[in-house]
Amino acid sequence: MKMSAGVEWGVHCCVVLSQAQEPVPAARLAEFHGISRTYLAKNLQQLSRAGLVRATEGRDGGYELTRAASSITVLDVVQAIDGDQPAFRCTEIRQRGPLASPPEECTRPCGVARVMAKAEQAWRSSLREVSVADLAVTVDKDSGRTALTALRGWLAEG
Amino acid sequence: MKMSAGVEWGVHCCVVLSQAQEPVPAARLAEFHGISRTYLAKNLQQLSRAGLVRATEGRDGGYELTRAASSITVLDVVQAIDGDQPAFRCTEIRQRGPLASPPEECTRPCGVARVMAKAEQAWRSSLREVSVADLAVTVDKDSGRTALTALRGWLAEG
DNA sequence: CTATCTCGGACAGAACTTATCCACGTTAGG
DNA sequence: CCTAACGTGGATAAGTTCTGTCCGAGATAG
Repeated sequence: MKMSAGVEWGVHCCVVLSQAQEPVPAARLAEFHGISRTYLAKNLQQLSRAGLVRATEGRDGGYELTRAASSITVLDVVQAIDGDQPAFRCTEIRQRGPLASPPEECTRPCGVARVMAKAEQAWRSSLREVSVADLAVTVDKDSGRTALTALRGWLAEG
Repeated sequence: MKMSAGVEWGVHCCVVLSQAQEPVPAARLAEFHGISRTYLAKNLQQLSRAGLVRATEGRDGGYELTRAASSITVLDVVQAIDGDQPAFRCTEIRQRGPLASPPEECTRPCGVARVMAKAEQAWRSSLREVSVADLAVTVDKDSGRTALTALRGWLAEG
């Protein structure tokens, strides 16, 4: 089981955007993180389609958050980039084979699927408890309270 | 994010094995579930390598559980087949770009990675709470208490 | 001893992820 | 008006993982 690598980029980009006052171009976000410009553009498009960021076209355009960073959860970003399909997909093998369960018995998901779904629910709940704003604070603390001010300075000097 | 389809097969196979008194050949497990013989064999190999099942070679051979079904958790099966690598892999992008954090500040995982790790921990805890024996009971209840006896009969008549 | 049955690893093909590039519509400023 | 900057979507390709198949090595029963 593996989550798309773009998730990491997306979350970090949201943290950066939470500190910006103007739209930030994709090329600038890529430069800041030292990652591929062209591929990051794809991930940002996914964030845009999910409604987490707003894209301003044309000159002086770029990306900005559509709402307060405190109301954007890590789960929102993960689902925007990695998709919201569950990791476990029940193929209903209980309805196959010589002792197949009749369809009328299969009104609710099979026991295996229920266990998996519950686990993924716990995973999502955990991710939903942390917002982009929370992450910004955490990152700042880890850096000795220098990261965010340095970031804001770098954004302004652009 | 997507988990291997073999996980579903592996869990169902463990439930079947929990009701068997003798080794069950891979071909028979595949027949019971109506799935590919050859590919299921590969998944069973992974269960074998993980020590969840024991393979008996030669005539009248097959697979059997190495320990009580109540002490084999769903998490065991998932990790055996899907691997135990975390879904989220931090590439330390905080150490890249113009405002890279110096390595001496990165003694512990970055804030993003910590959030992801905690969520996966919750997911694993949830899967660890359910054993193969629990699943067998659940499946039996869903079928109106007929599935396990039918299964044992099918295994015996082989 | 031998025929048969089993697992195990080696081997292709499909599908997805990652990554890149270009043409197009849009916007601000000269 | 015209140029430069910017996001969007499509087409493309390499790399990796997942899915699926095959045959040989080894063990067991008779």
